[in-house]
Amino acid sequence: MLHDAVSRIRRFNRAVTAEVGALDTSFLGRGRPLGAARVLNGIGHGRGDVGALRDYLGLDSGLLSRLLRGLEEEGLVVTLPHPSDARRRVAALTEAGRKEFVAYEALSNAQAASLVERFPRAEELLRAMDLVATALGRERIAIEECDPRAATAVSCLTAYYAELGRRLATGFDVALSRDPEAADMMRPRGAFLVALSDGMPIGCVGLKGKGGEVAEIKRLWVCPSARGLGLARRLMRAAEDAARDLAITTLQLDSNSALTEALQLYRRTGWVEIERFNDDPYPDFFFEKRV
Amino acid sequence: MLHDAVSRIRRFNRAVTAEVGALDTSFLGRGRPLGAARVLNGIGHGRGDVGALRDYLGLDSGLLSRLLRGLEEEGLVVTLPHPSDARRRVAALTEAGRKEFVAYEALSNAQAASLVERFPRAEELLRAMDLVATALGRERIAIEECDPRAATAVSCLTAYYAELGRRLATGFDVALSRDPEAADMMRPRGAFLVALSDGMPIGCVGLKGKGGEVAEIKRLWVCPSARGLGLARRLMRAAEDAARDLAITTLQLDSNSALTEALQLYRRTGWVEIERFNDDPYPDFFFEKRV
DNA sequence: GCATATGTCTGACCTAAGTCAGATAAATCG
DNA sequence: CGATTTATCTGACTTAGGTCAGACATATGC
Repeated sequence: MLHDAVSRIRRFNRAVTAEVGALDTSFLGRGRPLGAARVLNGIGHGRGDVGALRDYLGLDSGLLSRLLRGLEEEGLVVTLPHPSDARRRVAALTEAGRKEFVAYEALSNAQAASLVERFPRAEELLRAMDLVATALGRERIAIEECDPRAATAVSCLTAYYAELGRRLATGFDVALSRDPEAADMMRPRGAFLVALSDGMPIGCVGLKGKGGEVAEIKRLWVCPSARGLGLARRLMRAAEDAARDLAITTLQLDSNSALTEALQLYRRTGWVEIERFNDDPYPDFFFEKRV
Repeated sequence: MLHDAVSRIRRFNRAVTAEVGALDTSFLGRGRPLGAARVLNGIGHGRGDVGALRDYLGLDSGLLSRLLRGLEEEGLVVTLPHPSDARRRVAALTEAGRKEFVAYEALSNAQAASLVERFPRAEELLRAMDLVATALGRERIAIEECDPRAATAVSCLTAYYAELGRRLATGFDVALSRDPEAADMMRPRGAFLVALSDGMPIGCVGLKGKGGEVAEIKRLWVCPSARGLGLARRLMRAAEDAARDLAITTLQLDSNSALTEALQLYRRTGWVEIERFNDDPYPDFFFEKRV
């Protein structure tokens, strides 16, 4: 190793602090203190609920209140009582506020784009950034249910199919496989779960119901930068919880011998090998588990 | 790609801001504002000269002066006039100041260690952090002359030998090669240059003088995370500048056909192939350039 | 319906951080 | 030598950011 771990991390901290500081400085260019800009951005990103905004930004209630009043005086924000609980308030951007928000987004995007542009090995850099972000944000990975046709789900599935294509000796064509209907992977028949790290989808799993007490696990995938963190296990546990919730008692899945980590995971978490239960051309391993 | 580049970078920014913020918070635990802690750390890291400290921390002269006075009142720092210029002042840590400095270092090291500890794929993470730090700190890569036996030089050379061992079909044993004497790569005979990114050595090149007008380029190396940035070219240019400065008119070098990027660089920057000029077992390509 | 809990706001504070215009003293140039 | 430049310090000021106690209105449990 060139340098010990600690000094490498400290060098990283310095480099990154300088870069993030540059972004803050460019935000100041719009003539508003950073705090107000952050509030405006929070609202723009859908955190209109004052309480949610406070948690997200980690601000004192008095301080946030004052910042909101400032933005209201600027004509960028309006706050209204929450429709179902008049104690709570919801902030929303006005037309002018939306324009300001877009301007801040543009600054932020420009900074990101310039970073990629001035570094020749962009994809490698982005991959490294993903890995670091995942490592740092490990405690904040959330598993959520979503529609398997939603953008977050589709981005995972696309990566999943691409990886199968690379790893299976036969390649992989989703049209030849038994692609489940979206409705089978949604309540009340089944479920589709994605793992989100700070909003970015980094893994998924589908629970494909058949209407009865037996369901199938499909599409288990974890993005490369998040492997080795026990995320697949967490996703499987969440899928089993969903199955219990749907009164499903038996889970089945098929897999391929090229996917060694997956087979290892199944064997270690109570799955038992069973006879082939479909005529899909790709799988050559079949498992079952009672929940 | 899972997500577009911009949102990947923005996720990275958020993750890293939270981590750096955690370090700042732990620094506050020592009951001193962050500014004062940074000054103390700057002095501890050898930036005692008040002017240098101001540049390093980017502080206003009045503000730094006040922070220094505060640390003096705490008994952590003493400032003395510069020995050769009584206008300038030099700050130094007292015994108590050194203790505080060590405590801050320990906090910083603990944070770094805990990061590595809670992520199972530590070496991969560190490599990713190196790459990101190099990309972000690209404009701040400095080339400096140093003793080839100094720690910075040795860490580069060790990595260089290891890489030769991996890449040459024959392996590489430095004892069998014509290892230059350190004195040949130091003024007044030659020079040894290292590239430093925020203090971390990431590349080197040696200029081995023979006392006359001919000198040899040796040990050109760039660490993997910094490749593709044109650093080798910059190092070579710096070595040529040093050669001119030493009244050297002809440069020679030997290389191996396995080192394709290096050969390409030489051909593109005015080097011409010549006859073998030594009996070193490893090289099979020989170049010359007039400066 | 009343007591209590919850969510937000207001006023009165405080501190860290930074700016700027001189003051001061030492070095340097002609 | 005197004039100018350089390095640092001091005092007066500003701003951003944050804390805290209580006010106020609305919801919730009994």
